[in-house]
Amino acid sequence: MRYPPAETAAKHQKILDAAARLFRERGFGVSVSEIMKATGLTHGPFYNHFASKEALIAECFAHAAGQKLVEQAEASRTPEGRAAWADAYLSAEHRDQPGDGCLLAALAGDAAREPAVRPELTAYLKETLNRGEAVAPRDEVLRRSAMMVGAMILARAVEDAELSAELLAAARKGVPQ
Amino acid sequence: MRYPPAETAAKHQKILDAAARLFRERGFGVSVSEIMKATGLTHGPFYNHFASKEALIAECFAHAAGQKLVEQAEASRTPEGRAAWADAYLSAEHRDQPGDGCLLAALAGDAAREPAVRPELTAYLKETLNRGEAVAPRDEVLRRSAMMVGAMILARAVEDAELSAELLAAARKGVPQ
DNA sequence: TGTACATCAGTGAACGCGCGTTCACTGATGTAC
DNA sequence: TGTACATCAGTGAACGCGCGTTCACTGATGTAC
Repeated sequence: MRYPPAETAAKHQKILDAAARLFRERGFGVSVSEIMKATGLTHGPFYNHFASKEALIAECFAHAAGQKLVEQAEASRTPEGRAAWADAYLSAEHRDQPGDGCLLAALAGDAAREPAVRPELTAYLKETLNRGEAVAPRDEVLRRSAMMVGAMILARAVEDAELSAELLAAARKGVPQ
Repeated sequence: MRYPPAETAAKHQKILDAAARLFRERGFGVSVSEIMKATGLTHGPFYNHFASKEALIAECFAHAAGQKLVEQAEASRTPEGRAAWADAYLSAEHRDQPGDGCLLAALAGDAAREPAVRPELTAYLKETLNRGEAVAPRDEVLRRSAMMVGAMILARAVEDAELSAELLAAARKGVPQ
């Protein structure tokens, strides 16, 4: 059945959104069927929208990275905005809801083994680092970024709630803003 | 065919070693067949040694963690040893050979989605942090650990060789030892 | 010490399952006249 | 403006494949007498 072009484009976006959420929640192992089910479709028409699962992974990362860069731009205008952004990043909410959280904390571990996503991830990290250089020396920005991403990954991996909170709190103290 | 008990125990260790290397190199998705092939056996007898793949994941992480803790104990005796350990951790060699490298940098990203490994990972991180407290305040140890793990994960994820080296170098400057 | 038998770590075929991907078909939408 | 037809995003069954796991069988080792 043929659909109006606007509807088709909207479905394309819905697939990207669903994939971006599910990949962050459960990694790139999430099946095409599951992603399509989350958009309310069967798995068949996936290949009307994307050449392969690999192509989806790349496009979906770029899609989510674009959204994140807009959020970052808005947050980084004032010192208060930057402090609030660091608070939110190192919060229990962010830890417990990876689905709409940081792409690096959720997927950098998988990225080394998933070639499709590496160029997009690299570009995204570079833009994030460039933005940071407006308020701190580059070396400091590199260390803070690594610390924040590392703290979130460890806080999610660890089973001990106290240690998890301690990791986030310690990292927060390491970001002066 | 029945084998001498010593040989059976040796094969058990070989499976654990092969799994620890392959999991770090390519994640928990590595198949049982592939692990057994790496030990020179067919996949059948895997279940003579382990109840399930999940059980292997848990036992193999604990096995590798034990080895790492011995390495850490030896390295952390002197200031020179600690500096050399930080150099080695944040080296290109470590980045490019995850197979016998840090368990956290290689597997913490997957751990949030792999329940079997979380208790072992938590115990390993706690012991590593405790050791660090001998030479620095706990908050500082938490931050440095997060930074080192995060820097290695990002250095492995990124496609740009220069940025990858820059991440490791910046992190190294953040560890004063 | 020698013999008969139980043990059990191997082999390798087979299982059910879910994966990514393909394809014949459907039918409302957009287009040509 | 009305009709005939091409388009193409859907449906859902089917494909080949590799996965984790099982199992009947093998035969050297360890044990009982």
